[in-house]
Amino acid sequence: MESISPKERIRNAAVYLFARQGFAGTGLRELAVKAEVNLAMVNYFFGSKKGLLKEILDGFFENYLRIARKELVGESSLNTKLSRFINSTVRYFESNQNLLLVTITELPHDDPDIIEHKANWARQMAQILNKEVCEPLAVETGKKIPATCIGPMLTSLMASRFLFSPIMERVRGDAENPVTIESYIEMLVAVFLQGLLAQEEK
Amino acid sequence: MESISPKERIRNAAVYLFARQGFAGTGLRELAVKAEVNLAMVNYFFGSKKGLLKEILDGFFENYLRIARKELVGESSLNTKLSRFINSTVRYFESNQNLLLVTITELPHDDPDIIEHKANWARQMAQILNKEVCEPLAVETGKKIPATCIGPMLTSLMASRFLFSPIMERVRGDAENPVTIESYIEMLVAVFLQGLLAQEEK
DNA sequence: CTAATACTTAAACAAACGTTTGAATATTTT
DNA sequence: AAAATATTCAAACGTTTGTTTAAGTATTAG
Repeated sequence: MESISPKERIRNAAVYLFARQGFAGTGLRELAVKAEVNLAMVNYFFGSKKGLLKEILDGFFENYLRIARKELVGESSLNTKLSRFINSTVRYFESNQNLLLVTITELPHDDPDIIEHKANWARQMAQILNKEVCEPLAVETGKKIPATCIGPMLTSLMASRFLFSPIMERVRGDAENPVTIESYIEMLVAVFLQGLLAQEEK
Repeated sequence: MESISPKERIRNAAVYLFARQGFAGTGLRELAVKAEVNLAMVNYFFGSKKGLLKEILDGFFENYLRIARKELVGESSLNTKLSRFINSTVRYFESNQNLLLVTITELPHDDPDIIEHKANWARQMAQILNKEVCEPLAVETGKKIPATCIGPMLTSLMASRFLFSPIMERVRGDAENPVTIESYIEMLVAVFLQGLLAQEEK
């Protein structure tokens, strides 16, 4: 009997609801019902609603940063590094779509408590990108693109499928099928590394 | 004496506040104070808070679609079309950052009233992209990328600077300056069309 | 000038909000 | 078994929420 702890149930329900209704748009009572816990448990485990959001965001950034360290730091070629990074990240996004949506949609909001929290994570990511991608890129191709620019570009590009998926499902209708996650990754790697207009090599 | 009408003041204040606090996170009383109107005026002019959001989203999509039609439809080469489209769109995003943020952050939320509204706009955009970009692309390069995939990719890529700007300001600190909008556009065009790893041509 | 329409206002509505409390129940430690 | 700690619970706290109402003032049309 492997049951999920109440704290974990709250976290899961919050990610699910925040992704669909937003942080501010989700009430704690609705959340408590979904998580099958008493209303007061949220404040008991997480201190406040905002504390719950912080833990959720931390969970995302922790994993994202771990992937970046694993795939980008090392001796491989820039091409290999980026291909692997995109591959791992997109698969992580795929398995945690709700978590991704919560993070992305809460990104621009300017709650002072939250924004510095996010900036701390972003600083660490920028550091890795700068050393492992931007500097080699400048040497190899002459392109000088700061990490604070390439980071958002990469993340947004990889997240695009999931950010738009609730809408694109309706655009496609029941007839058309979405591209598989594998070919989505191939497309991303191809476009980002070789460009949209490069000839297909097969 | 060129003063702004109350209805317009409400719209402007709403875009400003929704971008910073989200739709659900902004109260109508706070909005009324910012817009310097009576509380009841919001419901008088827009019917409801959700009606206000719909009009705001419509404003964004209308312009975005107009740009797409202007820059993508025609006889020019795919390269020229996309360069111009990216150029115009990024400049539009730059002059309407708050409007962009509201649209992007509200994108994945699944309010039934709103989501079909957004899907209608997305369908029109997909139609243009399919005819003017995807089909020519398949002929020229062999790449078969559906519009429901390339649309989100393009939009996310162009919006990345603005979506992350509240955070990246803090990451950069006071010392480092952000890249100019002109070089940002150059970078986007270069990366998206020729790829990140292509040699710099200068 | 009168009538009709458009706009603006203060006040009130029920409902939902995040949080706190204090007692009750499990669980763990001594 | 007793003491200590951790969890769960129902109830209530004071605010704030979006919306409506009815009376008011400007503005425009006939």
